[in-house]
Amino acid sequence: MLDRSSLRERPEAVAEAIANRGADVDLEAILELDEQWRDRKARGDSLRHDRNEVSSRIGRLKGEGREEEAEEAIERSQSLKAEIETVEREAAELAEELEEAMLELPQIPDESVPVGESEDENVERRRWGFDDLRKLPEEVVPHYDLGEELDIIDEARGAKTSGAGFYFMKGEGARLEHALIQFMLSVHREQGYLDVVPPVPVNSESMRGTGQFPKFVEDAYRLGGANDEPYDDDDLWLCPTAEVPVTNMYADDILLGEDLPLKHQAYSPNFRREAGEHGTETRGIVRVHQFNKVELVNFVEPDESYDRLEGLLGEAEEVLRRLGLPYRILELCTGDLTFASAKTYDIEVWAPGDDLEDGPDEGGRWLEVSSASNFEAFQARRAGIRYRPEHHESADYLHTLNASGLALPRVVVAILEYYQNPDGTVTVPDPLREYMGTDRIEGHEAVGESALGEGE
RNA sequence: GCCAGGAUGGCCGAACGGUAAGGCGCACGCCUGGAAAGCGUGUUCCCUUUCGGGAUUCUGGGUUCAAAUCCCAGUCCUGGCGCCA
Repeated sequence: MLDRSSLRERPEAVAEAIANRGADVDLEAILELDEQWRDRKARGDSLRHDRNEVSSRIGRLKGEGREEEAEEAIERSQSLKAEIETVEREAAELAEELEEAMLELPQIPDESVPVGESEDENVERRRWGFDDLRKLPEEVVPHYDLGEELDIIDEARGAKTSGAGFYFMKGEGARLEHALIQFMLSVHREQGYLDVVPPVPVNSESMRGTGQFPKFVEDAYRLGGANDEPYDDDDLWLCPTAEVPVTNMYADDILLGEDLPLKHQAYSPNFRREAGEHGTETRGIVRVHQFNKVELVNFVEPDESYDRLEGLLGEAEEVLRRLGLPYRILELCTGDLTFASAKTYDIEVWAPGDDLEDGPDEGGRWLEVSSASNFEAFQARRAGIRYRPEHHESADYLHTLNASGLALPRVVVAILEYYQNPDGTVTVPDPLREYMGTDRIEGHEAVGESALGEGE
């Protein structure tokens, strides 16, 4: 949420920022609402002032036994009461409308963010790992085919038990997943992160705090009730990213200056309906409804958030570097920023299995495995997360940042494709071997009748 | 799930229905040769250029001229009982 007073002070700047995002917001209407609200608020305050004076006079008169005068004052107080009720009802309605409108206003991009309309105008900052590529098979088998051959990814049975977009990891696939989780957590632990296991259901209030709600209800899985039915603050939803529970851990809290920067990492499952994405990525585990992820969340002092963003990006990248997976860094343009973000870097790993048009010259495709974002005070204001710089100073909103460190299925895809050998096995990247207990994924025999008669 | 008790500023903690004591911590100032002590001021949000005003005793309703205080509903915490991976 934006700060209302800065909205009043420089509406042109806000309007321009919103236009750069390609967002459609009636700023004029919001300013008008604010104006009206302030008017009612001032009138209500002054009426209340009058009533407070009358009230204390009643107390005094009663004390002195001057009943008649007290009676008169009581009548005056009653008529004030009625007036206050009217004015304040109006004020409350306006305030609510204003609040709703403010919740739909997107974050203002940082001035360093390149202006652009869509993801096509994101700016590539650098690549890593392409100078010294591993020798790949002639034909890299895409992860979904390889996963099926090795019987380590089972999409068919996932669809059967839960629906399209859900899948089983089996055998070395499951072990690879476990190994990656342990490995990532330990990398980030070295970087000063505190491990957190968050609750998976989160309430509507939390979803609003981080900016998922009210605009993106359709992307969430609701527990009980249909998504398009009205919801209450305490209705529950499946966690779409650990950013939600972990950031909201400190909702309505006041942290101390010496607590910051606070760095938490959380491994959790993530659930996304991917509304409007049906028909894309039907095969494989690139876009699914449930996936695991290690999430990095930072709480910092406002002055430090942009330095921290660079640091956070480095911390997330470290995972890919140690795994030896080639990747690139993009700086998102204004039109591609998410709702709450003021500046975002994407980390895209190279998956050589499927040749896509917008992939690198070496072939294959890019897969987004992390977005490192600075939300400035946008989430903090919505969720009420403040800090006290010095013990005697008043509390102020802090800045929040987060990045995936990293999203697991896409890293699995990159490993299965980039570390693939000509014989159809997959070499386990060095740092994962201690967690996997093996240096090679060889797969296993599938079970069940459906495995027969494939005609080979 | 049942029963009982509770929720007041950064923390602790008072307040016959009459308009939120006091203490601690922290900061600044005064005092001091310097420090301690002492004294003073400040330490939630909103409106207001200023002056000032309003709100705020967990949340939401209600009673009343007036609610921290009384009533109703809810949330969370504590204790006891029950259940339980």
